[in-house]
Amino acid sequence: MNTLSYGLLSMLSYAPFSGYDLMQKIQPFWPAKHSQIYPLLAQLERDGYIQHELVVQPDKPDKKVHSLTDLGREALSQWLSQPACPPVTRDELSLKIFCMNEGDPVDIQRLLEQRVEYCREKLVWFHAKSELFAHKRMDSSPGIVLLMRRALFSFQSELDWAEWALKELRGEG
Amino acid sequence: MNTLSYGLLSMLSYAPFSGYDLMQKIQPFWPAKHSQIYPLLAQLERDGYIQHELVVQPDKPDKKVHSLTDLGREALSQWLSQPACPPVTRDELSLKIFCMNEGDPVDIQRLLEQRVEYCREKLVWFHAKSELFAHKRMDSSPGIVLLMRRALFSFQSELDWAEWALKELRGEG
DNA sequence: AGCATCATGTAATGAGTTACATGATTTT
DNA sequence: AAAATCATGTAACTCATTACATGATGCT
Repeated sequence: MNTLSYGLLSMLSYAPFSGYDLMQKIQPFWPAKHSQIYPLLAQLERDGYIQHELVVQPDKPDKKVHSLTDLGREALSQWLSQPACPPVTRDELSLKIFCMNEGDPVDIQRLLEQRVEYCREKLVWFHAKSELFAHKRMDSSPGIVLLMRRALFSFQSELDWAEWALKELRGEG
Repeated sequence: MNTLSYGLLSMLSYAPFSGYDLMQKIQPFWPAKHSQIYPLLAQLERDGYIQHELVVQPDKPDKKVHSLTDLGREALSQWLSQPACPPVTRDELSLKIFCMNEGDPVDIQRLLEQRVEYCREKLVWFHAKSELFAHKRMDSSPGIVLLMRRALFSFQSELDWAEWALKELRGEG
């Protein structure tokens, strides 16, 4: 079973969800399209890790609500006890900065400004989410709190770096 | 042409390299195995972006040393002027932390300790590289300096987070 | 003697994205 | 009238990893 499959089980450890819900919830941690998720859910069910119930909705399309079986829960906690694979990041910006001698310096500055903007948007989003959890007493679990904090740390450090890099390029270092 | 192809051109903008060299150099920025790189190099040559020279080595196996053509250089600077795709990160640890209710709390602590160790190793490596560049006047370019600094920022923030998370879990928050 | 490094490739499989396909409801 | 959201699926394609294949040199 691959990591995305375990990721889906992870989401389902909180509550039963539809494939559509799962797709949206898993995005921040493990990007995946619905075309990848639906077949995996079918497979997980064939293998006995999850089961589903058809929920008829009058206003919206019917949906399949998936939930963990005992076997699924077992598989999850077994997976948790294994070491995690090292993280993989692929960022086109790194490659572009690597060969920045080759092009117009203005291009690189624009790329960094775009990254600054990107990080600011992410930070706004995660701050908003954090406050939702803090004030309105949403279904925040210890895990989600840790992950929120980490996202804030990581986008802040990327932002700091990008702003520092822009200063360097403008000769203000 | 895909991002990895441009990545290879980026590396070659510094100097001619063998496929084997390219594989090692591109790892930190865009992980790729040799089985992916060799076919792409052949394709880049077919399309006129690079050319190669066979270098016979008495002690080691012969190698193909690839270099940019004018067309390749053109393609590179055109690519540099386009906005970069948003970065993609996939980290199994995030998924495991997400569902940490499900398993033994000791498992999660162990995972975080392993991540702390991982970040420390990376930091040591990047600090060593930085000093090499600073003191021995290696072939450091402005791009590499920016990327080094960024790696230091990013692993430090991940380290800080992981240590904070461990304190939280041990109830020292 | 066995393993690591250097060096290049192909084949098979797995993972991930884009496109194809459908259809109701709600918002702009 | 057009676009977005909810909802599920399949097909085609690209991207990435693992395995297969070979072979010299140098280190332990």
